[in-house]
Amino acid sequence: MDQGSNSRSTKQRQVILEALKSSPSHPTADEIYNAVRRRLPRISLGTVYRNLETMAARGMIQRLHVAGRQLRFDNDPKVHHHIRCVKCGSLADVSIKAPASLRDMVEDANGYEISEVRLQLLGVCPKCMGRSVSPDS
Amino acid sequence: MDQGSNSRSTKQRQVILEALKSSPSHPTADEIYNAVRRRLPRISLGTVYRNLETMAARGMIQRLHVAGRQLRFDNDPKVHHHIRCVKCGSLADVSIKAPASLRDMVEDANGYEISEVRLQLLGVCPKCMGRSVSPDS
DNA sequence: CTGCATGCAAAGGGTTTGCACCGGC
DNA sequence: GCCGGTGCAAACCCTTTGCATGCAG
Repeated sequence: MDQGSNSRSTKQRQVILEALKSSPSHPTADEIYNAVRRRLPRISLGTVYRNLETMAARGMIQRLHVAGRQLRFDNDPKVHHHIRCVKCGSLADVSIKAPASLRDMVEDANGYEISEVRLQLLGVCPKCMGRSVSPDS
Repeated sequence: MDQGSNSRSTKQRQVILEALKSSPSHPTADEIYNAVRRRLPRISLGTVYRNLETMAARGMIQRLHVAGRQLRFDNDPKVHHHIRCVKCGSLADVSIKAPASLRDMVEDANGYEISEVRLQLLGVCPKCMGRSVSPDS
């Protein structure tokens, strides 16, 4: 979250960050690219990836490796949890936090020095209550 | 977990399954491919992928989408948790189970119908205690 | 024999990268 | 003017797929 140091503030970077911040969900690079293109028609997908990578490295945003092939980006750099709808694939934030006891249990049982506990939930979102599909895990 | 029905038992499938079962970790398709090639030098990577996919669809094994580009495969088809070493990237099983209360908390807070709670832990494994690296999340 | 499985190679999809030009500072 | 950023296109990596042949049942 230091923004400046030795980086420049380009129009592209600003628009990319705005697109990410105004996205309701956790968009893929491609979705961001398409949103940004509405304002900067000549931007390249490579630039989108490079800026997202740069901002993630600076701790301004984070890259999420959830199920599926594509990376997703989150404008909130803090560790928090997500739930994915098995029907529509949408990803949402989960506000609760994992009990601290989990960390201790795992440290004791596995001998690891735990740095992060992430919950990855799967379920059916309110919108999709109805059918019975199951994409991938 | 039904093995038979309308599938054939080929040498390739047997060896692939054995390679997965005897793997200490949760190997990638490529690692399985290389292990299997020691016994079946003419096997193709496509065959490895097809068989892993088939076995996953039958619930004999599972495909894991953990951080990183590559799929990983788990000889245990039951849902369980994993911890990844941020230094060496290895993936290990975690034996504890998530408190049932988590599910309820999330169902109440988000309106989803939760089907699965997966813990995704990050830390430093016993072997790697020492340096300070951090691959990706 | 039948038709699923295999080997090979090409296609696919997402992401990264090399390079010449551009434009913040 | 310097040096990081950009656009473009090609390269990359992993995974999937089309097709002719092989082999289990």
